[in-house]
Amino acid sequence: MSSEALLAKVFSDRRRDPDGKREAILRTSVQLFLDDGYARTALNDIADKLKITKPALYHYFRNKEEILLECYRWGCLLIRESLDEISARGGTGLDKVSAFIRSYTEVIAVDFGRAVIRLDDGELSGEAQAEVRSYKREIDRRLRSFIQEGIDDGSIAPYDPKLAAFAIAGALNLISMWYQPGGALSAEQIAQSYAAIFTNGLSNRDAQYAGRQPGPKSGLKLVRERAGKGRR
Amino acid sequence: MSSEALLAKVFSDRRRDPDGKREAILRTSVQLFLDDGYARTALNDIADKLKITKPALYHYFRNKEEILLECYRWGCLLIRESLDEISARGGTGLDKVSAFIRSYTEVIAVDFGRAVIRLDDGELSGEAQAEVRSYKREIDRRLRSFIQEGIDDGSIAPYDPKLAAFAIAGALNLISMWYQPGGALSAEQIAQSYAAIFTNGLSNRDAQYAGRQPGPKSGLKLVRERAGKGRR
Amino acid sequence: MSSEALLAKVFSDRRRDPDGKREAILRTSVQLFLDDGYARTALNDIADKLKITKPALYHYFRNKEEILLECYRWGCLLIRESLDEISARGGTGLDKVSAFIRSYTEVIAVDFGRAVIRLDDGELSGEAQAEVRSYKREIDRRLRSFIQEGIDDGSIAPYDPKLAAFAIAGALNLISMWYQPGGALSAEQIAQSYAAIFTNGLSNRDAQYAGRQPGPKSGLKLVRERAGKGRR
Amino acid sequence: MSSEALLAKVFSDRRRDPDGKREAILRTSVQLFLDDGYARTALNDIADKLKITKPALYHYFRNKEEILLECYRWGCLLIRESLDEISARGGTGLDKVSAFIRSYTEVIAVDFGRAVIRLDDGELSGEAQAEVRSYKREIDRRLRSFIQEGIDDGSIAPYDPKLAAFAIAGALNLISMWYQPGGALSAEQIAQSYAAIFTNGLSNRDAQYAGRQPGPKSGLKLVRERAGKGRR
DNA sequence: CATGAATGAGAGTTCATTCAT
DNA sequence: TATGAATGAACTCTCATTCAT
Repeated sequence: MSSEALLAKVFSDRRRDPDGKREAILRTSVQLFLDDGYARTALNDIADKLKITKPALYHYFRNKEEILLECYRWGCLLIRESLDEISARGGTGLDKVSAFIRSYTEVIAVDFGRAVIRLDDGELSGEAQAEVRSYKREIDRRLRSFIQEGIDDGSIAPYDPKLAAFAIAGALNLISMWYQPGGALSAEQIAQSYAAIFTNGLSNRDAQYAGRQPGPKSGLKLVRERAGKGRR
Repeated sequence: MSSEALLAKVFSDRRRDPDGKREAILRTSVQLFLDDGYARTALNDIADKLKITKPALYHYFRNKEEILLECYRWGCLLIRESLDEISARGGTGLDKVSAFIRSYTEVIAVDFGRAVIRLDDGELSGEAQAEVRSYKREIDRRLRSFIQEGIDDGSIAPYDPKLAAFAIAGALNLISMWYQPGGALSAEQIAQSYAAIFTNGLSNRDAQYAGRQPGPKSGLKLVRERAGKGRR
Repeated sequence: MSSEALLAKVFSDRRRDPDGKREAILRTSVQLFLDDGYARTALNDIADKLKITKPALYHYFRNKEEILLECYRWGCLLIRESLDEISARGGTGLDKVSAFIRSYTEVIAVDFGRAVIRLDDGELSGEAQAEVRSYKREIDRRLRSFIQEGIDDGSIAPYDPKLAAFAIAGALNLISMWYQPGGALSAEQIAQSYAAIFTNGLSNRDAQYAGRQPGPKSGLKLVRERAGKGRR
Repeated sequence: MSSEALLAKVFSDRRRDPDGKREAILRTSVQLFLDDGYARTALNDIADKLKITKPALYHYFRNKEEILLECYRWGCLLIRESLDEISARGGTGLDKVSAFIRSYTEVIAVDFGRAVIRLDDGELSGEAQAEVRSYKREIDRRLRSFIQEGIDDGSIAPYDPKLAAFAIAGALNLISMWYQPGGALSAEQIAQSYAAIFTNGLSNRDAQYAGRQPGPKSGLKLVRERAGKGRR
C-alpha cells in the first residue's frame, strides 16, 4: 500500500467508526503514550481510562503496536497537510521555512503531532517502523527542499540543506518536550520567536549597523518584508 | 578485535581491574540503551555481550536503574566539563554560544553524551530522576546565561533567552538521533555549520547588502571578527 | 475425591463462581503455608495444586503477601467470633477462660485458625504486619480481660493477667503445632483436659484434702460447679 | 552417631576453634535468625555483622543449614543439661515440673535456647531435621516422665501426661516470643508465676476455703511446702 | 459485541554456593 | 587461609494476547 493510501486509511476507518470509539481509543492512547511512554503504558491503563475492558481494544486494533502506528499515521497526516498547504501558498524558500516553523508549532500543539516527534519509533518493529520512518523521511525531505528553494532563489544563505533542516527540526522537536497546551507561551509566540532566530540568527547585526534593537517578536515580519523587497 | 570483544576481554581475568569491568559494563550498556532503548534492553543482553552472566552485573551495580543513572552521570559530567571550559575561556556571549555548539557536538560524539540527550529519563524513578533532571536544568541554565551575557554585551540580539536556548539545544539534540561516529559528517563539520546557522541565521543577508555569498563554514569566523569589532 | 481435587475442580469452569475460586486459592495456600512455611511455598506450588497457572493467581490477589494476609484475616475473624460469643454468653471470668480454651481448640482445628498462630507474621511487611499484629493484640487483650474479670469476681486467683494469658495462649498455641484434624485426640478432648489443667492446676490437691482423684475430663465441670457455688 | 555424641561434638569443636571464630559465627547467626528468621537472614548479613566475607563462613560450616543445626545443637545441649540437673536433684514429680519450668525460663534467656523453640525446624531438611526433632522429642519425653512420676507419687493429679506436658511446654514457648533479656520481667519472676499457675491452677480455691488471697508470687513456695508436707 | 478469565513468555532480582587467586 | 568474583537456580511479578462464554 502506498504512503498516501495508508494515510487515507485514517479517514476511511473513521467512516467505519461512526461511534468514534476507535478514535477515542487513539486519543486516550496517545495521551498516555506521551505522558508515560509507550512501553510503560499498559493496555489496561488505556482500557481503564476509557472504562472498557482490555479485550475490547482488540476489536478495534489488532494489537498494541497498531494503536501506536495509527497514532503515528494521524500525526504524520497532520504534518503532511501543513506541508501541502505551505507548498501551495508559494513564496520564497525562506517564506516557506518560516511558514514551516509556524505550522510545526501548531502541529505540536496537537497530541498526535507531538507523538510523531516524541515517541520512540524503535518500539515499532519491522514493517511498521519502516512505514513511520518513510513518513519522517518525507517530512525531512520536504523541509530540505524548502531550504534548497531558498538557496536557489537567493533568500537563504547557502548552508548544507541537510544540516539546516536538522537544526530547524531539532529546535522544533525540543518544543514538543516541554510544550503544554495552555502554558505560558502560545504556539504562535513560539513560532514567531523561532522564525526570527532562524532567519536573522542570534548575532546582533542590526545593532552594529544601525543601533536598532528589534524585538525578537518583530523578527519574522521584518524578514518577510526584506525578503519581499529582495525579490522585486 | 571488535569493540564488543574488547569490552568482554576485561572480564576474562577473574581478579584484575574491577573498575575496568564496571566501566566495560557501562560502555556496553550505554551502547545497547542507545540502540534498543533502555526498556527493551534486558540485563541478559548486556551480560551476553560481555560474556558474563546476569547476576554478575549485580556485583557492580545495585540494579538496572543504577546502570542507567551512571550512564547519565558520566554524560552529564562531560557536558559540565565543557561548560566549565567555555566559561573559563571568556569572550562575548556570542563567542560562548558558538563554543557551546562546538563542544556539544563533541559531547554527542561520545556514547555517554548522546545518552543524556536521547534516553528517556522517565525510566528513572523518584530520586534518580530528580538528580538527572537537576543536571539537565543546570545545563540549560548555563546556556541561557551565555545568551543573556551576549544580549547584555550586545553581541546577541535581544531574543527571549529561554526560547533561544531551546532552539539551540533542540537543534543539537536532533544530531544525537542520527549522528554516528565515523559517519559522513564529522562532529567538527557539524559544529561549524550549526554555529554559522545560529549566529548568522538562514536569511541571506550578505547577498542583500553586499552581493557576497559566504560559505557556511566561514560563518563562525566571520561572526567572531565582527563581534570583536563591535566591542572596540 | 481428594480434598485437593475438590479444590481444583472449581477452576474447571471458566466463568462460574469467582468467589469460590478465591476461596479455593486461600484454602490451598493456607494448607501449603502450614505444611511448608510461607517462604518455602512458591506461587507455583499453589497454582500447580489447583491445576492453574501462576499468573492466574494474580486475578484474585495482588501479590503473594495478600494471600497470606487474607489467610490471617480469615483466621482472626474466626477467633474474634469465638470471643464475641463467649462475651455474650456471660458467666464468671473463670467460665469465660474455660470457654476460651474450648473454642480456641476448635479454632485451631481449622486451617485458617492454625495459620494465625503458626505462621510467622514477620513475613508480612509494613502495613499488613501492623494489621495482623493489631488483631493479635486484640485477642490477647480480650483474654486478659476475661482473666481480670475472674480476678475481680473472685473466680480466679490474683495472678498477673498478662502472664496468665500468655500461659494459656502458649499452651494452646503448641497444640497448633501437632494437632492434626482426625488425629488421636479430638479438639473437644484437648479442650477438656486443658480447661482442667488450667483451672485446677497440676497439684493433686483433691488427694490431699479428700483422697478423691477426679479424672481430668471432669475437671472443667467440677470447676464450674464450684465457681457457681462460690458466687451464691 | 548417637544423640549424645553429636551434642558432645559442640565441645570438641570448641577445642578445635581456639580463636572462637566458629562460636562467634554461631552467636551472631542465632541473633539474626531470632530477629529476622532463618530464611530472611542472608549469609551476607551474618558475614557483614562479623566483618568477614561470605566465603569465610564456609571455612567453618559446610553450608547455611549446618549453622542452623549447630545453633539447635547448642540450645538442645543447654536444655538437656538442665534436665539432667533436675533429674539428679530428686524430689517429687511436681517438684521436678516446677524445677523444669524455672530452668526453662533460664534457658530461654539464652539465644541458643530461644532458638530451639522459636526457629522453624522445617527449614532443615532430611537428616538434620530428624536429628533436631529427636532432641525435641527427648525433651518432651523427659518432661512427661516428670509428670508421670508426679502422678505415681501422688503429687500431680492424674492428667494425661502428654497433654499436660504440651500445656507446660507451650506456655513456656510463648515466653520465647516476647521475652527480651533485660525486659520488664526477669526470667526468675516469670518462672515463679508460671510455676504457681501450673501447680495451683487459676481457680481461686484458697478464697473458697479460707478467704485468703495468696499473691501469685508466693504460689510456688506454697506448693513446695504443701508438696513437702504431702510426702511426709 | 463484549468480557472475565487464563496463559506463556519474559522481566529483574536474590542468594547459597563455588571458583580461582 | 581468606577473598573478590561469578554463577545457576529459583523467585515474584508483569503484560500482551487469546480463549470461552
